[in-house]
Amino acid sequence: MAERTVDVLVPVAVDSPYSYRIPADLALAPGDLVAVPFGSRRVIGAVWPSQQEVSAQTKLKPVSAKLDFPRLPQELMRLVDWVADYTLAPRGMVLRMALRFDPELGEARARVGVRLVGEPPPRMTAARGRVIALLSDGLVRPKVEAAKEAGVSASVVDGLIDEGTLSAVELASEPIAPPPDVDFARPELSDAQANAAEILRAAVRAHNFSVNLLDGVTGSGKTEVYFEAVAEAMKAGKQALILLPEIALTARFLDRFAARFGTRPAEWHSQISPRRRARILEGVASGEIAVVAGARSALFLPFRDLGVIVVDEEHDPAYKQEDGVHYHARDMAVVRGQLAKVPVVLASATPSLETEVNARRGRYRRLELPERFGGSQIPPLTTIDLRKEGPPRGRWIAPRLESAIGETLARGEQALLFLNRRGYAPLTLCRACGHRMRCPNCDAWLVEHRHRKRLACHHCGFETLLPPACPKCGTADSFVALGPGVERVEEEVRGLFPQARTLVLSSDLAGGVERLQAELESIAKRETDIVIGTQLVAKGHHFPGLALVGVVDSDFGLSQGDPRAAERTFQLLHQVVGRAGREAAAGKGLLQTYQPEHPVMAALIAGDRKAFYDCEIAAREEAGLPPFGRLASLIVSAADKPAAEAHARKLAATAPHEEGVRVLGPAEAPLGLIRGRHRWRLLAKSPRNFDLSGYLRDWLAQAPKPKGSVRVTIDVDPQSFL
DNA sequence: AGCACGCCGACT
DNA sequence: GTCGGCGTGCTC
Repeated sequence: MAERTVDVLVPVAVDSPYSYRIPADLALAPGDLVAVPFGSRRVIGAVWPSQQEVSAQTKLKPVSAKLDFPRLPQELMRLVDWVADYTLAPRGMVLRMALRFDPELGEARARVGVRLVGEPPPRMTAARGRVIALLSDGLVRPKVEAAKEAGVSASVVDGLIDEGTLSAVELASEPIAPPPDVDFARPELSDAQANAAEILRAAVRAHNFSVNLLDGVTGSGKTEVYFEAVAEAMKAGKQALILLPEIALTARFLDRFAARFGTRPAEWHSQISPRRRARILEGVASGEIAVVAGARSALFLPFRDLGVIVVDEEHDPAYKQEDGVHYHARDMAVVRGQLAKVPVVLASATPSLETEVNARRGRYRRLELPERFGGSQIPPLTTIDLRKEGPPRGRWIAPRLESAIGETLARGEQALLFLNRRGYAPLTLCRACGHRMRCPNCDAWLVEHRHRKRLACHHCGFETLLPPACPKCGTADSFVALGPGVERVEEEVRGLFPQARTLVLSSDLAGGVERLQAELESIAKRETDIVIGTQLVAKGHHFPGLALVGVVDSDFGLSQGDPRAAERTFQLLHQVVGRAGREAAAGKGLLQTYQPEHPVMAALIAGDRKAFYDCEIAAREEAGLPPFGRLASLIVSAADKPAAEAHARKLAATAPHEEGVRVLGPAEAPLGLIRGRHRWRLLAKSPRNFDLSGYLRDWLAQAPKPKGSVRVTIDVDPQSFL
């Protein structure tokens, strides 16, 4: 009699399941989680539906144990297969996104904390010294936090525990999400909201796949509407998933949810502690947790009985994962909706072009929320033509924007200046010889951060002190800062309005998420007069006293050869100016631009969203760009440039010929060097209804294998063209 | 992704 | 002479 075997997919970078022998006393079915020996270690894997009848292997290792964990739903396993096939990522790496937890730390084990108890070890190192210094106050800290704060890996801390210098103690566990109450605070909905909510409720009850675009400006009450879909799912005993683009900004969302349902939903993103992750995963799989709000990775949670998926701000670029598995969470949410046979709700004031086209074709149902809830309006916008009425040299605020700020302050209202550039100045050069300060690891200028007195690379994290003399010609004190960053605009604002209270908000704000929350609070409480911020300020904040939004350079991002530049700029600026006048009586927006006639500016000024989409859709169709054609990018990177280029050329030469498919390149990537790796790019372009993933798979299968440091990264449906 | 095996610099 | 740095290669 043949051995009983199962195929197990392990969460490592392999593409196919491996076969294992089933011990006599074990019963296994697809979806069961098992521990299996894998090389020299033991890993958690999932029993996968069998691909082949008989394994060719003769000596199979046995499954070690079956885990006490609810079986993965078939729908999730099909999603993993689907995403792996589509993105060309190793299947195991996709599974990894669903199983990123440590089941060994089950119910029984608590989090581990460390405390200083003994003498320093005989073998001292700098890393050990930092840990000891940190813990010298005698307080208990969670192990991971101690390691992070001291800037060392956890193994250094483990080493000190082994030496007896530190002792490990158990920490109390955090509480898990209590069930939301669908009747906690029933909202009062406008007619338009009520109509949309009823359509969504019916879609949830139908238990069928559909995609619904909830289309309405900021403040039109989209959240209240999709909450009704979530409530309907819960009433039917089903679960809901709400995807949010940015984890740093979820706090306000969780509170809104709590105001409607009496409690916060379970929160899921990469910064949730391992212990809590394990518990949420278990709660989601058992059905105990009804609602999860989370970042894109929440899409791979093993919901027992999903009833609806919501993708809030569906146009947000943060939904695209750009490292590891390159997937777009919005698109994969639609796939999961299809596999799970549940409705998907996409919410946005400025839908992605893909979604807009699908809505126009009738593939997605559009639910429009026309008015601003509470009657307030998108503020009136005007442009400031920088060619005609720009600021004096070396300054960034035009006279007309300056006087508008003055008037706003005189009325006791707040102003927001938006500039999507962190730091003080994007370029530093030597006055004497013209030398530009560049990153040693990347094709990028070093950005001056005057607050931190550093030059920093925004691509690899390289930082250095501003040198006292030019490294090229040796002239002392010869540097000039070129171009504006938020810090520099703040300096200008302080000069113009010395009495005003200013605040800079950008993602590199010292103090992290908590500090950010505190600063946002202080703005809402009117403790700040003028906010200068990067795109961080565009997202999901409510500033009641904000009456003026000034965009310092509206053209930012329009000049590069990025096919999505116009769409991005439109969405971002729309979102930014939407911050003004939500409650203040007379909000307004001023856009400083060199291209006031550009379709993006024209549509914003005219308040004519449709005109922008018409124009952009026509341009994409003409060029055969998404969603009217398909793209995939292949990035070939290597430690040395000739190796990257040579392999890229070999790839191009072996591209299969296929009707309608064009392979462009290779060309050096726009950012030819990142983190010390040289990058060459190929672009595959195909018609809309073409299996581009299959084409790429065939291509790579017969192309020469990369050798040495050469890596090939595939990105199907790339969003970024750098 | 891990982790092992494997080949070249600063310490007992 | 060893400990240990991280470069390739395999994992049923």
